[in-house]
Amino acid sequence: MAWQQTHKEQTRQRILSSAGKLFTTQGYKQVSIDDVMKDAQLTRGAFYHHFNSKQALYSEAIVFAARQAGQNRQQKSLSLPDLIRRYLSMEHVIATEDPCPLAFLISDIGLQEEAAKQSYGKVLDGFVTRLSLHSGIDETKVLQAAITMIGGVALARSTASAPQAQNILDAAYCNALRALEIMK
Amino acid sequence: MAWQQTHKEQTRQRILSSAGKLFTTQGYKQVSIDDVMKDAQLTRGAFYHHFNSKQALYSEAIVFAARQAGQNRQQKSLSLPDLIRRYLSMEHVIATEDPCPLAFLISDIGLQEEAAKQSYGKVLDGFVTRLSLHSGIDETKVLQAAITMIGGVALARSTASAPQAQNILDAAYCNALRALEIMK
Amino acid sequence: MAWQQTHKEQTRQRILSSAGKLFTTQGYKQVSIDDVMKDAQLTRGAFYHHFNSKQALYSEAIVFAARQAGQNRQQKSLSLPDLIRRYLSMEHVIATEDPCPLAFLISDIGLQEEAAKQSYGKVLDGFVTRLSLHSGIDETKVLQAAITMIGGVALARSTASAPQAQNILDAAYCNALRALEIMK
Amino acid sequence: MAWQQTHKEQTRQRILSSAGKLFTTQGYKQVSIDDVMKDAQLTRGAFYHHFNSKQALYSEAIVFAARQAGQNRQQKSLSLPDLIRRYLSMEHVIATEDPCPLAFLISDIGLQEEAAKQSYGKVLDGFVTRLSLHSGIDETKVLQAAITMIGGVALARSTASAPQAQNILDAAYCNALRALEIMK
DNA sequence: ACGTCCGGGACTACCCGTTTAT
DNA sequence: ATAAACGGGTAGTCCCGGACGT
Repeated sequence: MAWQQTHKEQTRQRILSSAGKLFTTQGYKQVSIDDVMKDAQLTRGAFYHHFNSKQALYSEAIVFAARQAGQNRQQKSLSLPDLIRRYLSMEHVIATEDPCPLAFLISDIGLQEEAAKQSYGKVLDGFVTRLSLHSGIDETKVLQAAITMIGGVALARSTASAPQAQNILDAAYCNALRALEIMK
Repeated sequence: MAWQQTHKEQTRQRILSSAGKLFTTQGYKQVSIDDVMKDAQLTRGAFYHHFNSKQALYSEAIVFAARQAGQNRQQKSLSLPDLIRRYLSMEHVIATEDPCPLAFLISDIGLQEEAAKQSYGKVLDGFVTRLSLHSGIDETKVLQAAITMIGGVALARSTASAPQAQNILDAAYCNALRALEIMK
Repeated sequence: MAWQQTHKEQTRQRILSSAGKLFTTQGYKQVSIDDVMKDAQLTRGAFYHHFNSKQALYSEAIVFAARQAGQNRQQKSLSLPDLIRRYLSMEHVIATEDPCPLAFLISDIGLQEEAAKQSYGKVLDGFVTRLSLHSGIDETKVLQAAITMIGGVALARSTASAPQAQNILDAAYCNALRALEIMK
Repeated sequence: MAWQQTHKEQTRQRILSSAGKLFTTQGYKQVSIDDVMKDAQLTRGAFYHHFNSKQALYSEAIVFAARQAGQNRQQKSLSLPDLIRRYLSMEHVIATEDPCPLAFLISDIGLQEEAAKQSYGKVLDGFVTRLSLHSGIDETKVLQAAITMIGGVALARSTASAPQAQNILDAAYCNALRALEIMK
């Protein structure tokens, strides 16, 4: 029945949304299926009707979270420098709403199965392509900027000192603009 | 003291060495104390004579692994571009011997206690300072290069496709040199 | 509901029954959750679906075991002196079936959390009240007898010599009757 | 050498004193050898030069603690009712200095090896004999009082409510005096 | 001997991904 | 689709043996 299929799909989306949020901010191991299902207001038993395993959920959740975060950024229709500035901000570093999984999960992925790595690779591709289309700058340069942006946020998240984190963000911002050959 | 003072210290170093290797390549959660002690050819019982907790071991192991990796790189007395090239190589990305914890643990740290973050911050400082001293380039530029290098290796580790990984490494190499204003 | 509503409750009762038996005869620390679950013919994994912690189980198990033991004694509808005689018997001292937790756990409780102490207090109240109702004697006197009975059994359990144990039980019996002002 | 033997004996006494205090208030399982040795200001390794096992220490510590507590009570040369009143007081129930192991360990003993039970039995004998000598009352009656006293303190320790505890102590006091045929 | 310290192995409460029975 | 059960895993604790120097 159509209604039922819609309902099941909605449930799936709710699980993915919860999983995306939790995995991105806490990493694969730190999040249990229980956590995800509780956040999605479902019981644990229902999980395996939608996904085959926790790893499968993780793979899909990365893509979902990236799309979510991407759409959110696009809606604001910022200029490229502003978009980069916002990406490389302390607000993003400590974000719990729609943070970028590329930065937050950068070394969580390497520990998971192949499928997760493939998802991550695709998300990265999409990230670069979208930036390129948005700015008209060729992908080679954009990739360089992307590495700096992602690395910058990830590094800023890893240090205990707020000034050091801000330093990193500033340096990354500067370097990203240079890579794109945009002068401030 | 009944035992040689050096004996306990040697044992401690052996544990740290094993821990550094395992944590760096597999992350905090994936490595059990059993794994570490087995690698150090000891049993669990001895662990708590040397460290108060797994977290304490982790904090120290990061510093240990970074020093190890740093010394290793220094011994080869490479030119700066060669050092960066080597850092941004597939060999490093898939390394099990003395990989750089800054890149390999970049988003593992954010999930741990404050002490680990502080260790990581200090290691990052040391990394930048050493590169600056070695090259005579000021720390601001070096930090930009460091972000690119660390981000590049971390990203390359996270993708399933070897060509994509190589692309990332090349882009990062190019960008790092530009940040340091070294022309190829 | 997919499962019979009674099924979970029955399982819970089975766990409580096993726990009551084991805790009463061996004390809190000596009994592991594994022991309890094995006795209940379940595996460890199921435990935390029924109880939040070992301490929570202990608190409930005390009450369960006391009720069990109480019902058992009541079914025999003995005269008060006979009931006391039976309570203060070597059979009870070495019993593994439905021994009185008040006597067997008397100094195990003080080492546990508040909830366990409260359970114990309630069980003691119930013990006194029931004896009072059964005999028509006021609670003040009954409490005196109860202290002697519980102390007598507990003391008898703590001595290595059977004659000494019997002496204690006899003395306690005598004293309990005097407290209740029943002449033999 | 004589000096050394004295020294060793003193060390032994210090261990026994610490063990007596800790075991009596916390029970066998809750106290580790480390705890005892730390309290005695020694390291764990020294322990096995003085005792063969934790159980052996426990057996001796009970006797030591009982002697300690007994001497303490005797020094005050109280009348018999006062002595009983003091034994059955809240101060004793919550005491950390020289509490009576007979009451505090009453159901800890049953879980230990035979040697501990024998020690406990002897301590109980000594307790009764001393009370009998002190008061001139025959041992049969004194044993009845002793059961009430020990049971009373033990029960009072096991309840969460202070009023209930005081009730128990009062009832036990009353009953003990009646057993000894002392009218207030 | 006597005390210090290191090492070993077993244990336990609690957690978690997954399967099975209903 | 629900929830009960399963079984493997993990950090931290503890008792004890033994190597080592004073």
